[in-house]
Amino acid sequence: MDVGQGADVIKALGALAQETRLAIFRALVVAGPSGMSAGAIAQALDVPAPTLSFHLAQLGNAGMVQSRQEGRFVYYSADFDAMNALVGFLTDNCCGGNACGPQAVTCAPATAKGTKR
Amino acid sequence: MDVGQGADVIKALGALAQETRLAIFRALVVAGPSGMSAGAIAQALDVPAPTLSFHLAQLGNAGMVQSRQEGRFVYYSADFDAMNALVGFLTDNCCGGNACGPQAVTCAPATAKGTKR
DNA sequence: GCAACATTTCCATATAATTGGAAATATGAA
DNA sequence: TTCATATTTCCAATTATATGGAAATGTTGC
Repeated sequence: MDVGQGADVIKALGALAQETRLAIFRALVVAGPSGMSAGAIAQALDVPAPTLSFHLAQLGNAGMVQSRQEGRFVYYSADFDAMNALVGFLTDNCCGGNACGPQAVTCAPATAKGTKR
Repeated sequence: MDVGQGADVIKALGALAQETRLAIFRALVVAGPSGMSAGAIAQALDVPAPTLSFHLAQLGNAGMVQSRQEGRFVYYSADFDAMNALVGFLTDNCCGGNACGPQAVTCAPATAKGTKR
């Protein structure tokens, strides 16, 4: 069965549909584009390293987070474009394809955080 | 661990994070408030009755669909308020609590659909 | 090289989700 | 009541997900 973009949406939804992963993603959203190192996430959420690694891999596979290596650390950051796409899909679907109000929903890092991008 | 509203969000995300269930929900959104009978959904999506019943129960438990009995038929309909709440949560979280554009996202049934039953 | 730390992979285990046939239940019609 | 249809529940098999200790891999500084 061809699910088209639906397949990506299902992966994104599935990635966020888990307590630890949703907490990780929320922390990364708060952290902004600079992200957090794996260790910082583990400490903040009190998650064992292997478990965290597993969930970060899930989020990465779903395209919800990006990672970059910096020295010994691996920094993870929320993929705001992917989140935009997800919210856009849900908005379109919940509205049956019709605009149901100002639909210019745009997701971006929290303002007044570090300004790098 | 107290996850607060997060628990409901996780249930909602999990309900939609499955190919068949997402297809069901999308069909119900298109159908509008009058919804579709279980049999009509089964026929439209070519899903065996027990499998459909299972998925409808999942969606119902997550608060994403409502049901009403009408004669021998059970009509299911999308819960637009729940969808609104979900999109609202995601929008708030993807934006880190800051408005990131016109955030008046409102979900409603598709317009200009016949009120058939 | 070695030591110390950060992160991941390996692995076994436990738990949960998905599937659909068969049987049960419910409702309306004859 | 009896029949036909609609839907759900029961059940078992399969598959997928989640967990975390132990070990492996990578990275920096000495």
